[in-house]
Amino acid sequence: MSDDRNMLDMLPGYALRRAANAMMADLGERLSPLGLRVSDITVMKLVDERKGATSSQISRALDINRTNMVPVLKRLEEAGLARREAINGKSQAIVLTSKGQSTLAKAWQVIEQLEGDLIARIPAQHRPHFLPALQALYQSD
Amino acid sequence: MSDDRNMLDMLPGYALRRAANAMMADLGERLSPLGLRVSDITVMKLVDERKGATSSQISRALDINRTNMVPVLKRLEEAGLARREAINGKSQAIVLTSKGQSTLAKAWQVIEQLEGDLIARIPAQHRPHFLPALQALYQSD
DNA sequence: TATTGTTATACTCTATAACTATA
DNA sequence: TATAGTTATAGAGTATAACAATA
Repeated sequence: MSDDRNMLDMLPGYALRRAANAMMADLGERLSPLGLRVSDITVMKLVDERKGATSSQISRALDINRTNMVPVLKRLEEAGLARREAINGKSQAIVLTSKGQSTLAKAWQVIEQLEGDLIARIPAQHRPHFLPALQALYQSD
Repeated sequence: MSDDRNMLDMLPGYALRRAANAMMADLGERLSPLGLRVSDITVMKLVDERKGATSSQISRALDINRTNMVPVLKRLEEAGLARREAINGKSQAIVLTSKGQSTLAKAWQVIEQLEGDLIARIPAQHRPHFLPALQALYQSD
C-alpha cells in the first residue's frame, strides 16, 4: 500500500470503500490456495446453515440477484462440493456433499482468522462500535 | 433490500462488504444523472486538490493500479472535463477544464449529501468511532 | 399469476503483463 | 535504470432483460 494520504480519507464513505476493498483482496488471497472464491464460501456457509434452502432463498438472504447464483452453484457442483436435490418440479434444494462440508470447515477457519485479524487492527476503543455501525448502513433499507 | 438476516451478519468482514456495496450502489445512482461514475469524481477531486498532479501520482494516492487511470482520463477528456498538459516529454499534468470544475462542484454536493446521509444512519454513540476504525483497516498496510 | 431456474449480456472496479519512450 | 504512459486482457462481484416451466 501507498503511504499517501489525501483529503478523501476524511470521508466515511470513501474510507468504507477502501477498507472493504482491502479486506476483500486479503480474503481472496487467503482463499485462493483452497481454490475458492469469496462468493463460494458465502454461499456454502449459508447452505450449510439453512439445510434444504433453494438457490432463490440463498440469493435473498445474501441480497444478491438470483441469476448470480447460477455460476456459483455450477462451480460448486463441478468441484464436487454441492449438489442440487429436487424438492418438486420447480424448486431444488442445495446440499453440501461430504467433501463440501470438509472444505467448508477448512475455509471457515480462514474466515475466522481473517475476522480476528480484522478486528485486531481496530483500536480497542473503537472495536465495539464497528459492527453496529456497519449493520445500520445496510440493514432494513 | 431483503429483510432476511443470517449468521454472516455477525461478522465484521461480511458487514463491511455489505455496507460498502450498499453505499457504492447508492452513490452510483446519485451520480448517474450527472453522467459520472464514482471513479470519475474520485479522480477529479484529487486532481483539483493536487494541482498539476500526474496520472501516476493520482493512482498512487488512490492506491489503484495506474493502468486504470487511462480509461478514466479518456472519459474525462472526451466529456471536456479534464485535459492533459505536458510537463516534459515523459509526464503530463492532469488539469480540470472550467466545465470540469463546475461539474465537480455539482458532483461534490452529491458526495457531501451522501456522506451526510451515511453518518446520519449510524446511531450517534457509534458515529465518532466509525472513521477511525475504517482508517485503521486500510492505512499503513 | 407469482415464483423458480436459467441463459445471455453488460457494467464497474480492480488487477497483471508487456511494451515504448523519457528522465 | 527507474519511471510515465499506454494497450490489451482478465477476473470478481454485481446487475437487467427475457424466457420456459411449475406451484
